[in-house]
Amino acid sequence: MYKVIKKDGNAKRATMETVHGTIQTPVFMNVGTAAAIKGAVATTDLQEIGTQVELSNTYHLHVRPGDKIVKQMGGLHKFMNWDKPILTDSGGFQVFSLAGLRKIKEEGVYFNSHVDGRKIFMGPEESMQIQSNLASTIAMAFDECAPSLATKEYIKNSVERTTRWLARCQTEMKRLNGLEDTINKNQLLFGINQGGIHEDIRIEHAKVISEMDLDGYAIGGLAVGESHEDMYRIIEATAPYLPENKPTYLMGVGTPANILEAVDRGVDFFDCVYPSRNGRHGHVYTNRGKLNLFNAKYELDARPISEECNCPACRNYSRAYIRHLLKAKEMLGMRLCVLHNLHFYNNMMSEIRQAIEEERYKEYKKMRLDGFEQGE
RNA sequence: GGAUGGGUAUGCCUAGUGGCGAGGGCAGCGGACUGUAAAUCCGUCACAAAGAAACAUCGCAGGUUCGAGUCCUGCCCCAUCCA
Repeated sequence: MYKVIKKDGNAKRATMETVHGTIQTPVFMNVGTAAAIKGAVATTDLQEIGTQVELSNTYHLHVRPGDKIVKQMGGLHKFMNWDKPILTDSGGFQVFSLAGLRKIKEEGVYFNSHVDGRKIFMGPEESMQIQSNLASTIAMAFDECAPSLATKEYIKNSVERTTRWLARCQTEMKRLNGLEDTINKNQLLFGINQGGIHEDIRIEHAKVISEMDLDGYAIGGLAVGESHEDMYRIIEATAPYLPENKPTYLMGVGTPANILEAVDRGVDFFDCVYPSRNGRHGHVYTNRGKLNLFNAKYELDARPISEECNCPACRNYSRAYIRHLLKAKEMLGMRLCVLHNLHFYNNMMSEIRQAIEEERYKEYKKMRLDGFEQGE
């Protein structure tokens, strides 16, 4: 059950009740593709950094350890010891990211496993079955995330197929939720809007899927090669055609600035690998932009990553020490950076929620964006 | 003192047995990363240079050769072993 509590311009402050607890939006979901946030972050760390929703991946967990094993272990929540909401991505992104290892057909996608090359077929039904076995809180529809720079004709055909797949996802999810041995019989299903950078296709698709009474609506296929201007233009054009009484999820986005802009255009849910991947690579976020802790200039820097930050890294360690850990390839260096970055994102979302509640979102956004430009 | 094996660029390690303005790795320095095939990848890493111009460098000095990191001689240094 999704409920908007406040609107400030197009920015929405809402809650979403699930069987695993209430999600306060706008929210940034923390990406743990293979049922773990890369960088040695445990689910027992997530409380401290303010994580609300963990995100895992259908394709990757199907490949390893196998969704049937997860089901036998009691579902993803029990398996990874996390009792709050989990969203599983459907494998649709792997249609994009593993483009060299798959063939798309009407019935679904034939992958060659990136691990051992074995053939894996995943269509809408298979994706739903896997996600039902994983027993996530929210399942994503199986789509094709097409490169945004593909030809308009390709995008059009792809979107039409994604719509047909969505209907199959919905039917299969209803069936699975009704089965006796399904772990989460209240599993929610989000549909995904596609259409590259073509407003007409996006809007048409948004209208069609809005009729389908899904639990939420995602905008997918952005931040896959197009400019920021195109991305913002498409969000702005598409969001108004998605149901007001359902959450909007911008998949895979993005930078702190991207999120601030998208919230202002009505988006509720986000996820992105940036904070974790960048953290592993020593890039850390601050209110004044991003630092690369590998840089020699931090060798003797006794300050924390950010003076204003309350995360486990900033409360206890200097930039110089973390730089040393990173250079020495000590796992702790990555871990501290990832914890910091996720805390930074989660904390920014919390501030965003508060700013909307207080009807000063535009002001907050400007202050934030100006800050990122300042540099150290 | 003798024997054997070695000394390759800017710090370290290493490829190389007549066509070498010398390949690779580490370290260093910098960059990229958007529903994670990513603790990854890319660039740079002697000087000069975009020219049918220039002629640095393989421990040092000679020599053989059209041509030497590579073959020969001497020397220096390192390692191991023997006295």
